[in-house]
Amino acid sequence: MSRSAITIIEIARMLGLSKSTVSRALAGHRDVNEDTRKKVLELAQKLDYQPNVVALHLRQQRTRTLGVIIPETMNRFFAKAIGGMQQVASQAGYNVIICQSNESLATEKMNVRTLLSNRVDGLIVSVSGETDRYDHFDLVSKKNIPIVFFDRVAESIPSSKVISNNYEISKEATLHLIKQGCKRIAVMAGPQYLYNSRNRLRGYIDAIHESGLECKEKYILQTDFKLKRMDELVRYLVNMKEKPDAIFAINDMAALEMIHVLKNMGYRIPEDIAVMGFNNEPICKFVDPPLTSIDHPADEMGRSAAALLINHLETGNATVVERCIKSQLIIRGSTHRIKK
Amino acid sequence: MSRSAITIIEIARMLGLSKSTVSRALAGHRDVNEDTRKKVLELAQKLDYQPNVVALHLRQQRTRTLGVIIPETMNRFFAKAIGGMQQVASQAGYNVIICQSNESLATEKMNVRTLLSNRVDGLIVSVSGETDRYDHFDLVSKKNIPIVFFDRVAESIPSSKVISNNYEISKEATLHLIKQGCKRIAVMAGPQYLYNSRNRLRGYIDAIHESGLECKEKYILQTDFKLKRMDELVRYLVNMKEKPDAIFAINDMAALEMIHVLKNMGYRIPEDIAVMGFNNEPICKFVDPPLTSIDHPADEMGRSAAALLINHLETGNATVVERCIKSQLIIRGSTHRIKK
DNA sequence: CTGAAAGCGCTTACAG
DNA sequence: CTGAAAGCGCTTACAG
Repeated sequence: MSRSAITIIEIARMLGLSKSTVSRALAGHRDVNEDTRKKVLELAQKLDYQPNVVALHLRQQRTRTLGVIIPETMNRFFAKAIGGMQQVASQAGYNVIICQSNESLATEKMNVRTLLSNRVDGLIVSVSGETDRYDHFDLVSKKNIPIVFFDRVAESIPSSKVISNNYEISKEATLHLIKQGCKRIAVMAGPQYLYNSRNRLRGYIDAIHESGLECKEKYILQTDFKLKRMDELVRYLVNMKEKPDAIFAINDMAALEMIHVLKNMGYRIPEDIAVMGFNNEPICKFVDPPLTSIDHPADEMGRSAAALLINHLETGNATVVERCIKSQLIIRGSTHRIKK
Repeated sequence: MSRSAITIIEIARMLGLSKSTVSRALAGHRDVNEDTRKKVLELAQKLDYQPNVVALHLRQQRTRTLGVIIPETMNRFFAKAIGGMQQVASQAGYNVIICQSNESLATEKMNVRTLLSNRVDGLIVSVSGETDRYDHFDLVSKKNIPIVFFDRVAESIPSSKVISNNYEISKEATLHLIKQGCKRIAVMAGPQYLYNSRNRLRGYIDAIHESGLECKEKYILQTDFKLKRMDELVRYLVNMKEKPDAIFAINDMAALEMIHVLKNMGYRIPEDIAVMGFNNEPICKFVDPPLTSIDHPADEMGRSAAALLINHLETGNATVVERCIKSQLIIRGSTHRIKK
């Protein structure tokens, strides 16, 4: 904040008015003399007056700022969601502060503190891969600051949520693999305290059962979102006695890395092993074979979350809403085993 | 900002002290009685007092907030750079507000206004793909708000910059292609009013000339960062009378899409056409053939930009610094034509 | 239609 | 060691 910034007081002084009048003229109140208004607006324009919103925020007890906590901006899903949020927010005259938890619970806790200290009007949150309890959000609710969770939601907290149909889509994807003749489907399952990891796994299991196949523990791989040593994982899989004939990966990058490793080992995709991705990143179309994946309307989830939060803020209506945005299975060569 | 938030005044009232004393105790001034200090800190802890930083900012005439303007968070380079900035900023006790220009000059101008209105202490900027003049930054300099440009810098503005060695690395990459026996190298050149596009093209041209090859206009493709219709571009290239034997793409996604289209047309990579990417995204390693690319330490550039800006803010030293962070050519199969 | 005053939550010279 | 007062820049009841 530079000393030299023009304030309402200077404009008042230069025009021989009170700051009240200047304030009113600038705010477009109608009970201001037409001439005075014009003079004020002209001078403000000429001096390139920009209101000090910090003062405004203190005065109004609100900051028109949304605090966002996500695991990582490097993750395309979240990057896209942020885009959607910012679009809705800026249209409604809100700012957005983004914090990254880097998949760490400790950092997420700090983020909450930082954002509260900055007096954001509300919070949009997708929890970290480590977050297995939610007491750090109690504080927020206690202060009557609305939260909207999206994607990785905190089920037990009574606040609005934007989710995708993880269970259904995961089931659909698994059924698709089964229909392609796969019988031994390995799945990379995320941390089971995470709402969507849990639902994804449920969808997988139900699909297996409904198809009369046997669900085997050994095909369920406990993983998280920070993957390394993918080659070891692949080696573990192909060294099994009953080697999988399909892999449902946790995300596209994992899928592509697996394909790479498998190809180098001499396996054919999808003939020997079919591979399913998750997130439908643009690259899926351009690899060989093209990667079957699941498309999420991340931007729409972001827009939806922001719109919900802003609605809570503007109307004061605290009714909890749960909105589900449908994902879509995009079938490509990496799982296409039956030629018609 | 909720009404119910605890203030310094309430603590003072509950303890029978003045708010001045509470403020001093909280701030850790030494001229406060040990007992009073303890009582204050304990109560603050118990009530979960969080200072209202909005008030603080107004009082201190600074917000400890850095404003960042980048083209897109969806772009991995910028996503990574942001990560670096936030890391340095939060360590130094600064917040970060991120705005996206979406490669639009008009939006970039709006971003500047928004951030100034929010009274950020300084700005970190990478200009949009449309930005061919810089008068919207004059205002900022006039208000004595420091700017640090990074990657896509505004050359004519006398402020600190963090750049990478675009010229050298682009020359090195082109020479590498020539050493592989390529003689007709097409290059996707970004908008020439952009500092780094210009330097990349210069590097390409100088490499061609120094190798005694002829630099032909038709191999220089005017493109921007928002590519579509890649298939048309490829068709244009392969229909040339003197068909290129190498393509230096504007980024990795463009390179991978080209490879995909070329393969479908029956061309072999790199034997018929070598392809060079730019940015070295993780996917480069996992595609077939693995993509040669250029690695930028985006996170280091982000860290460096934030550190420079914070240094300007804390020391008041306005000396302009230009820091160059070296990129690296990563050679992989997509350009490897000479087997040793 | 306009102005003086109060107040948002904080810090910091100035007294004592 | 502690408190009363002023002030950061703004808005808005309250008078006139």
